[in-house]
Amino acid sequence: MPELPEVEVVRRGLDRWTAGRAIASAEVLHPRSVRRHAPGPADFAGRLAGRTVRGPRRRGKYMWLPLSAEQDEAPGEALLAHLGMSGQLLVGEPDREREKHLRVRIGFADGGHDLRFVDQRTFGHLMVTDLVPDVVGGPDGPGLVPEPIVHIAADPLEDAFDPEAFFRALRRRRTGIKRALLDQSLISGVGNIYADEALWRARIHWARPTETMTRAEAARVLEGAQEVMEAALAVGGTSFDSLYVDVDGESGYFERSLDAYGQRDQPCRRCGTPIRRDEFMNRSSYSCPVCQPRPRRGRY
DNA sequence: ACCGCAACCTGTACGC
DNA sequence: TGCGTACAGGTTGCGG
Repeated sequence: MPELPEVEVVRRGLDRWTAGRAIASAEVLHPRSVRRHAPGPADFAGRLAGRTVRGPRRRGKYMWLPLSAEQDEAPGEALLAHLGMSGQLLVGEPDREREKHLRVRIGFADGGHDLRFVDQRTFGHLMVTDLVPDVVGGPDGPGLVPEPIVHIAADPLEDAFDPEAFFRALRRRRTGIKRALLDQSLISGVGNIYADEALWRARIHWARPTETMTRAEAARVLEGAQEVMEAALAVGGTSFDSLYVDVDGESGYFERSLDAYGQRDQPCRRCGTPIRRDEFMNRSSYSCPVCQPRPRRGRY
């Protein structure tokens, strides 16, 4: 379940079930799921055994579990996770049946609920990596982030997010607004669903050139993204099917509240015009032809 | 340096 | 029933 609200739902579940517990062992059942862990699956498992899991953190669509220090090493390491298109982190009784797409299993020393990474399409991944000072910083100073995600921008729901910096970066770009929203080095956490929803709320077409965006329009898009992601988070995220579930396997309810994404031919909730689906980067883009008029010179 | 596209996977839905 | 095609919530790496 892969955009910011869905990842945050999972992060909260991990906080409840795994924080403070000691890992007994990790088992990698599919090497592709740890392909970004350069030293390989055996090293991945070896680094986890015996470590205690601290409170989980998140930036955009990435989340990580800081690990207790091995010796005096500072600032330490973390288990980093990205769910990709179909990844799930599930918590449950250790002796329950193995899921068909179980990729990594992590057992705890207390013998209680285990943590499983299940991923049908294997676009997601796990890795153990160093924590480094955050380049973004925030009100509490620079925090620590996993080294592989230092290039990921702050997400619009975190304190470190700087709307003015986002606007300046937007104006420097030469692309369409939706491409920019999906670029995780500009703004993180937004994917295909919430990009369409944010643009519908802001009444801006997806092909609008970034260099012509006004400060007020950029603010509308940002507010749209913040509001729609907060609303989705409040009801457990968006789940079209059982692939997108929280750590207990439960689906979210935001699908019912989508105004644009997946609403082809449905009447726009503002003006009644049927929602249009366009091809976009080998994917889809949904918009209202009246509320979100196409710009004269759009940028794909 | 930036932009756009192909590639990486498995599964489901649908038309014929 | 079977086969082919289209599509699915993401990111990286490469060519231009």
